Amino acid sequence: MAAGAVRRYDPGRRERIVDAAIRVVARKGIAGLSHRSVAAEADVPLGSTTYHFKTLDDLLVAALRRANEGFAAQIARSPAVADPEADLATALAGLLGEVFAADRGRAELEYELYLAALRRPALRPVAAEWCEAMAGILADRTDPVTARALVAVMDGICLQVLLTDTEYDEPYTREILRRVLGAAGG
Amino acid sequence: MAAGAVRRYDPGRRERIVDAAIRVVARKGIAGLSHRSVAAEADVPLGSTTYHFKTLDDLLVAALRRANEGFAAQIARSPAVADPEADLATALAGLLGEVFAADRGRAELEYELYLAALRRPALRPVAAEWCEAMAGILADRTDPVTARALVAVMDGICLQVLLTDTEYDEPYTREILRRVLGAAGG
DNA sequence: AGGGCATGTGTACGAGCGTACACAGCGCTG
DNA sequence: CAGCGCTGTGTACGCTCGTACACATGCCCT
Repeated sequence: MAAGAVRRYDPGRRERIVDAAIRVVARKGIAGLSHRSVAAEADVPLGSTTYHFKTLDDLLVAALRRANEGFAAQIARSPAVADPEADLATALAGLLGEVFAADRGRAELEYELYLAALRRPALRPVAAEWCEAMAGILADRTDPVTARALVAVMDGICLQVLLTDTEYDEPYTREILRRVLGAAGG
Repeated sequence: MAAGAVRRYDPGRRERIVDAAIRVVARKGIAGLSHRSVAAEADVPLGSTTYHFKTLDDLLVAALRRANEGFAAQIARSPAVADPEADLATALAGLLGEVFAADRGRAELEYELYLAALRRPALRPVAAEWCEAMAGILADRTDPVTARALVAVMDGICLQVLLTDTEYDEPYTREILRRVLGAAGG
């Protein structure tokens, strides 16, 4: 073999494989994810993906974690959620509006990874971490029970938008979030 | 071939294939669904499944419809939901409690089919029908906006139970449903 | 009564998959 | 500075998959 083409000591290799996995899932869905498709997308040999991730579940765990980080960063960038003066229902409904307006495909991707936990026990701890992290942020503005409920409501609304191919309705979302918050005195 | 083993003019064939598909999804998930696995489960030849359902999406559409009918029957069997005297939040929270207590696997199955609409456009109309049907039933007790919100909340709560492997919390669910209903004057 | 056509059957093909494994490069440790 | 071991590579095997297709069967319409 031509030794020149050999790329050795690639420190970011593992991360690049995760990035490639996310792109593959975004384009073809989890059903289209395989060691081979990821290898092609990341431009690494097949053996490299199987070396770093023994099973596809391992790869999905890494991908879900990475996707969660991306969304968490978007929340952190939203001052309205953290600002105690701002109306929480408005802030959250607006945040979801941004998500859908900016890149519906990304929302689809992140929910696909998240929902995959339904059938893949390996992903459930990661999904649970995400819920708790989200609820933790919101609990600062209300209380733990209400925070958990807000997460559930946002999940449910997003899901219906994505599953039934309808438009995201921000005023409606704001109204429902307000109801859940309202009785809590938030 | 021995003509005796040939089974011809099997009127329930199509329905039996759908039943078999549901059992396969329940046992192995959608990822384990194939023309071959369904054929084996239904005890029909491979060609029979490809004849009745050209694509797996066709089969999934039929399976989702059937699963929806099953759940709809369970709702119809619940007098508390229809009874205008009963408290709706209590009735719905109790209904979900029954579902999880009776057969968590069935809930998993039905959500897996439902959520598959995220990546399979062919399923989206069926998922949308289901949402509308559910919202339609609940709208009789409240109003269309609240009904849609109740469906979203129940979806979100069920999802978190299934995705994070936690116990279903009926009093919590009742409380949240009450908040969503409360502000609507339901 | 007979032919058309929907239904049912069996087999074969090519593609893609996870997995395994033997070998190559190279830093790190002793 | 020698060799162990982690990282990376290439190839091959056996399996399952969707699809296609040629042929069998018997109801239904004329």
